[in-house]
Amino acid sequence: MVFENKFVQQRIEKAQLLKDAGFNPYSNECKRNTTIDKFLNVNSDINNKENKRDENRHYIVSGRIKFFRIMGKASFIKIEDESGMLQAYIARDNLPEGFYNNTFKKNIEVGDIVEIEGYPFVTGKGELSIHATALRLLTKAIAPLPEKFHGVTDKEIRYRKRYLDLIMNSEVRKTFQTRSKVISLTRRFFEDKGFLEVETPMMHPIAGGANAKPFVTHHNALGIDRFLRIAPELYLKRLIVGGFEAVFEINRNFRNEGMDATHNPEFTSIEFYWAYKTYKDLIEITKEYFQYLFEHLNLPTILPYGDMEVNFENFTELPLIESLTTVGGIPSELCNDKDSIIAYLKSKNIAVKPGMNLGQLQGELFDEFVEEKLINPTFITEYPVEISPLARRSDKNPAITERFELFIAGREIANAFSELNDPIDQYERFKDQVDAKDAGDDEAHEMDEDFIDALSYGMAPTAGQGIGIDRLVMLLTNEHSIRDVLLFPAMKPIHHEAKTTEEE
RNA sequence: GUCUUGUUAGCUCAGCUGGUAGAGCACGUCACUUUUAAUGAUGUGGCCGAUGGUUCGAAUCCAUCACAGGACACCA
Repeated sequence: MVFENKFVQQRIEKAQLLKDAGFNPYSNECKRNTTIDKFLNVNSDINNKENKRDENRHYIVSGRIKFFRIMGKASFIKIEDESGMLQAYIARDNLPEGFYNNTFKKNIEVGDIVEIEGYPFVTGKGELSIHATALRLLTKAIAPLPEKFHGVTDKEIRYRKRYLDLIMNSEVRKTFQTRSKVISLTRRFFEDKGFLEVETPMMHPIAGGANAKPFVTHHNALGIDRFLRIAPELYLKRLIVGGFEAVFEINRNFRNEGMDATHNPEFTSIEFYWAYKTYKDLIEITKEYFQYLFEHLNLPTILPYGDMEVNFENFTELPLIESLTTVGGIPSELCNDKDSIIAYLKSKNIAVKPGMNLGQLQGELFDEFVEEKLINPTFITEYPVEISPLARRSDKNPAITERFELFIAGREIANAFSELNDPIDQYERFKDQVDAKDAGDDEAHEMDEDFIDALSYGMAPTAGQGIGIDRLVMLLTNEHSIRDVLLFPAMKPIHHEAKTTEEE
C-alpha cells in the first residue's frame, strides 16, 4: 500500500481537517510578490530603523516549511524557496480569530508549502525576519521530511529520490545550477565562434564512432533493430562533407557497459567538428574554452579537486612517447620495442593480453604509469595509429596520428584529432576493426559503408573534438562520483518480493 | 565481472560472547509571545533488507539472493 505509513495517515487526516475547515490543502492561488533573497536584500536596512521594523512595507513570500518552533502564543517557522531561507514570526494576535490555535498549530507542519504575508523586522537575536499578518497553506505534504539536522545522507535515497535530496541539501542544487551553466556557456561559446548546433540521430543502424557496446532497441513498424548511439561522430562528419564548416552537438550517448563512479549508461558529451582546421587549432580553442568557463563561473584558476590543486593557468603539451619517460619514469630505450614493453609490464605485475601491437602496448604504459600523474591540464599528443582508428596520420610520421587527449586531475577530459578523410584508409581501418570484432572484440567498430561513401565525396580537412560534460562538471564542482552530477543517475530496480517469486 | 563493507522506527544511528528492540529528531498530548537543531514534561511508533539453515531460542551465527557504498577490472 502506498499511503499505509502511519505518519502519512496522520497527515492525510490533517489535510482532511483543513479541507473541512474551508482551507484547500492544494490551493492554486499564489500571491507571492517577492522571492526570499530579494526580501532579505531589500530589507537589509531594517536593522538601522527605529524598533527594527517597518510596518509600512508589505510582502508576500512562499516556500516550504523547514523548521517549526512553537513557543506558546507565538511561533517561529523557517520557510525556504529556491533563492533562500527566511524566518517568519507567527503570533496568535496578528492572525484571524482562532486560526493560530485551531489551524496553524494543529494542521500546518514541517514540509508544507505556505504563503506568508507580512512586514520585515529584526528579532532580538538579530535575524531579519517577516512578521506575519497572514499565512495561507498552498500545498500539504502528506509525507514527513527527513530529520531536520542530519537530513538525508543515505546515498541510495539521495539518488533514487533526488527530489528529497534537493529539498534537504541545498548545496546539491548548486551543483546542478553549475552543471546547467556549463552547458549553456558551452553552447554560447561555440555559437559565438560561428559553430552551428545540430541534432543527429540517436537511433543508429550501425553503432559507430567509438569503441563501446551499444544498447539495442526495436522498431516495430519496420521490424528492425536499432542501436542507441555510442557517439555522434560519424553523423557530424557527414555534415562536414555536406558543406557545414563548423558544427557541434551537445547530447546524450549510451554505452552498454559497467557502472561506477565515472560511468553512467547514458552520459552527455559535446562533440564539435571544424573544417579547414587541425588539432593544433583545437588545442588553442580548448584553452580559450576553459578560460571562458572559468571566467563566467567565477572559478579560481587554482582549483581544488579532492587532495589535488589544479592550476588552470598552466596548460602544457607533451607527446605521448615523451610522457612515458618524463612523467612515467619508463626508460626511453624500451618504449619503442614490443618485447621490451611486455617484459617491463610483466616485471611490474601487469597482465598483458596476448597479441597486442606496439601502439596498444604504448597506450597500456601510458594508462598504467602516466595518466594519473597528469594533474595540471596537459595535452598529450602524437598517439600511435593503432589506438586511433578515426584519426588522421601525421604527414611526417605515418605511425602516429594528429591527435591529442586532454588530461586534468589524472583523468581524460577531452579527445580530439585531425580527422581521417582518406576514404580508402578509413575503409581499411574499418576492415581491421571488423576483423577484431570477428576475433571476439565486441567493442570493435562495424563497417559503416555509408560513411565511407560520404568520405568518398570528399571531406574538407577537419579537426574534431569530444568533451565529456559529466566529468567536466565533476572537475569543476569537486565531485567525485558521476552520480553526484546527474540529477537521476541510473539505478538498479528494487525487486519486490512478489516479483522475485514470479521470476523463479 | 571480482573483492569488500553496509541494510534495525519516516530520518540519523546504538544494539557486547545468541535470551524476544533502544536513543535523538519527527509525530501525539500539556506548558511557554523573540526562538535558532528552541526548551521542559509525557506518550505513540518496528516482519531488525528477503529466503532458507543451525539452535530450546536468531537483529545477533551460517548459506543464498536483492539493493547500495568503496576498491579493482573494462571503458568516456
